[in-house]
Formats: sequence, structure tokens, C-alpha cells
Amino acid sequence: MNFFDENPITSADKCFIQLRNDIVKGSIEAGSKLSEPELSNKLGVSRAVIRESLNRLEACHLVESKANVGARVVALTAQGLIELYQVRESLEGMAARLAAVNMSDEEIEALHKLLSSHFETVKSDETYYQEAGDVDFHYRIIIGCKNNHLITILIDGIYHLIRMYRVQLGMSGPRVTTAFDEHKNILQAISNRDPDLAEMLMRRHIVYTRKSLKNKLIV
Amino acid sequence: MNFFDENPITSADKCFIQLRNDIVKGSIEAGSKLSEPELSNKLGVSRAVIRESLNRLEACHLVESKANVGARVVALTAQGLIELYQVRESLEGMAARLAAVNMSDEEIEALHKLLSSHFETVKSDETYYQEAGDVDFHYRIIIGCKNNHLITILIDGIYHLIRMYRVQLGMSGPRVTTAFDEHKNILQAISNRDPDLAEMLMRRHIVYTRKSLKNKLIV
DNA sequence: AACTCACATATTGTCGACAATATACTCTAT
DNA sequence: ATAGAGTATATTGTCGACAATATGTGAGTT
Repeated sequence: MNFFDENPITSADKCFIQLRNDIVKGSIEAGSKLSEPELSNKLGVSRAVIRESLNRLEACHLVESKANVGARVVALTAQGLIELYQVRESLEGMAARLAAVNMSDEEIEALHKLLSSHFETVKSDETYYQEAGDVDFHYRIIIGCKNNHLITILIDGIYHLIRMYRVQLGMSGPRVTTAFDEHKNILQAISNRDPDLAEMLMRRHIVYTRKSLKNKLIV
Repeated sequence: MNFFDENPITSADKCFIQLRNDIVKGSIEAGSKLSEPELSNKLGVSRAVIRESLNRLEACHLVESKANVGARVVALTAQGLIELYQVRESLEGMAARLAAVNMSDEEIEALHKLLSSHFETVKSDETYYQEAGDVDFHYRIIIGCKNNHLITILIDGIYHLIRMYRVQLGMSGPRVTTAFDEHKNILQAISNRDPDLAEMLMRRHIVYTRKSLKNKLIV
């Protein structure tokens, strides 16, 4: 029997992750066409592998494809950003609600420590917080909700699209410290096992973020 | 130039729809293995087409697959049902909220008429309402929210899984008339352009439904 | 009898080729 | 010169075959 049950990573997995990173990062630019033969050459795999990767990318809303025409990277639009954040508000609000009930005391304790360490970093370096810290905080609450459907939809489904908007529109700025306080309050509600308040605060937090993004989107 | 821009349906599309129906209906039973060669023979298409269909079914959470092992139809569990309905509560609540703002007066008027016709049917035949009427009501509100992300996640993503639970666990019974009243109240809130109330009523409606399902699930 | 290891079988992963469809181009007619 | 039709090219959709991995079977050992 194998002790190390390491899950095997297929070519399609690697291609999918590679392409996903390139798209989020912008190396493959938003709205551009994804030619199967071209990618096949570039990545050194067969078209079958590329096609499977593209299907998965479509499932997480990073590409759109039409039959007999092909796949394109999604376009980043103001409307799309708003719609995405409305979905996020809804789902992460529910995640916070469930986390207030389902997170273990250990997880909550660990999250307190994470926020403390963020506080130290915030004072010295603003950028770190926005790029990794915020993501990490939300990530832990999503995991803490213990609802596998919700986790899948958020992490596999829309998380990377959110990252794509953040990376390519360059999120950072004056919201850093206020966002930090909002995180603190959300965690407090979860610590108090108050689902209603946790959901409300998370939704407000996301609405605020959306509004601040909207301002910057004079693209 | 073609006048009728009918979108071409590929073999993979047809297979996907066929398999989806069979899974929802239970012809392919929950939890069973989906063998690629077997399906390939049965449906008379190549494995490539089957594989693409299976990938799409995985994207709507109707099958789960492991690398080098294969795909299985999802199992229907009490826990899964609860998780699914929590997601539904969150997303359809948001849909109702947005519908209160974004639905056109014409759409609202049409929905009033739909409910009236349901009322007639409810009095004579209970089953119709639960199977088609309820679905149709929710469907129209989802479309009415005008948020394409939300629409995609609900319709393409989890709608059919909900149907699968409903069909295979046999939903019907004493909730018919109370559910009808709840629909009426939700629509009233939307008519009044009251997003907060619309969301709250929709969420309650779904929570009630979940609880009544949970009672029947002594499976 | 139960366990382990090796082998045989079946299934999934990947590939290259052909068919069907869409796109780009050229040539003609107005 | 422009619009349209027809052809040429390229891309996507589908297929069958081979390679890699997992599953099932049976012999051999304790």
C-alpha cells in the first residue's frame, strides 16, 4: 500500500494551471483569442490536452468559447466587475455566516494570530497586505464555512477571476487600513459566534471594496 | 448572410444534455461509475466527445472525477442537500434583491400573470405546481436579476443538481399552498421595488423548503 | 486461511490525422 | 471603388490508436 497518496498531476492539470496563471497575471491579455494549435505548440502538448484545459478555464469563467469558433480570454469590464462582486457579496456573506457556526476554536485562534501579524506588516508595507493578506483572510473564512459546495464555487469558481481583476486593475491604496479594521470586526463577530453580524459585516466589507474599485475603474 | 443564426449543436452538446437528463432523472443512478468506453458505445460517439461531456457535467457538480480513475455520478446525501440549499439561499436571495431593482415592469406584470395561472392549477392539481410552477417562478426571478454571472452560476451551475434532488427524492406534499403564498409575497416585494424585503423573503422561502425536505430525507 | 507479490486485463491519458465549419482572400460585376 | 460570391486557408470538432496508470486475478509463502 502506498503511504504517500500523492495525487497524480496530469498534463492537462499542468496546462490548466499554467494558462490560468498567465491569464490572471495578464501575460495572456484579456479579451485575446486562444488558438488551440498555437497553445499546443507553445506548451508542447497535444490539442486534446489544450482543449481540456480550455474547458476547465471556461468552467471558472476565465475564458468564453463558442462552438466552431474558439475560445477567448474574458474581457475585463466595469459591468463584469460589478456583477462579480455582487456574487461575491452573496456567497462570502454566507461563508462568514456559516464560519461563525462551523469554524473550530483553533481555526479562529489561528485567524486572530494571522490578523495580528498583518497588523505589523500593514504599518511598514502597504502592498503586502492587499495582495496576500486580504486574500488569505478571505480564504480562511471560506475554508472555515465547511460547506464544500460553497468552497468549490468560491475557490475553484470565481476566486481566480477576482484575482484577475485585482492584479490587472492594480488594486491598492487608501483602503488598506480601513479594510484591516473591517477584517478585525468580522473576526470578532465570528469569535462571538454571531452569524447574522458576521454575514452583515462581510457583505458590507465587500460592498465597500467594490465601490472603491469602481472609483478607480475609469478605464 | 444567414438569417437564422441558430447556434450549432455539436455532438458533445447533445451528449452532455442527454447524460445530464439521464442523471437528473435517475436513469443513470446516483453514485454509479461512468465508464468512458461504455458510454462511447452506448451513445455511438468517440471517447473524446464523452470526455468533454463528462468535464462539463463535472463543472455543474453532477459528476465527480479523479485522475486516472474516472468519473462517478454524485451521491445524494443529506449533508449535500443542506449544503446545496445554503448556496441556493445565498444566491437566489441576491437574485431576488437584484430583481427588485432590475426587472422591467413588463417582466413583473408577466410574473403576476404566471402566478395567477398557477393559482388556478394549484386548486385542481398539486403536482404540476411543484414540478414546473415552482421551478418556473424561481427561473424567472433569476433571469430578472440581469446579473450574468449569477444567472450562469445558478442556471448552468446548480439548477440541475437541485432538480436531481427534487426528482429523485420525490418532492411534493403539504408545502404546495404555503409555498404559493410565499411566492406571492416575494413578487409583491419585487413589485414594490423593495430589494431588502425581496431578498429576505426569498431566503426564508428557501430555508422553509430545505427544512421540509430535510424532514422527508430519512433515507 | 490470509497475506503479498507479480502478472494480466481494463480504463484513463495523450497523441496525430481526418472531417466539418468558420474566416480570409480574390475575383467579378455594378 | 465597393459589394458580393466563390474559393482557399486555417481553425475547430471528431475519431481511432497507442501509452500510462489502475484494477482484478492467481500463484506462492507463512
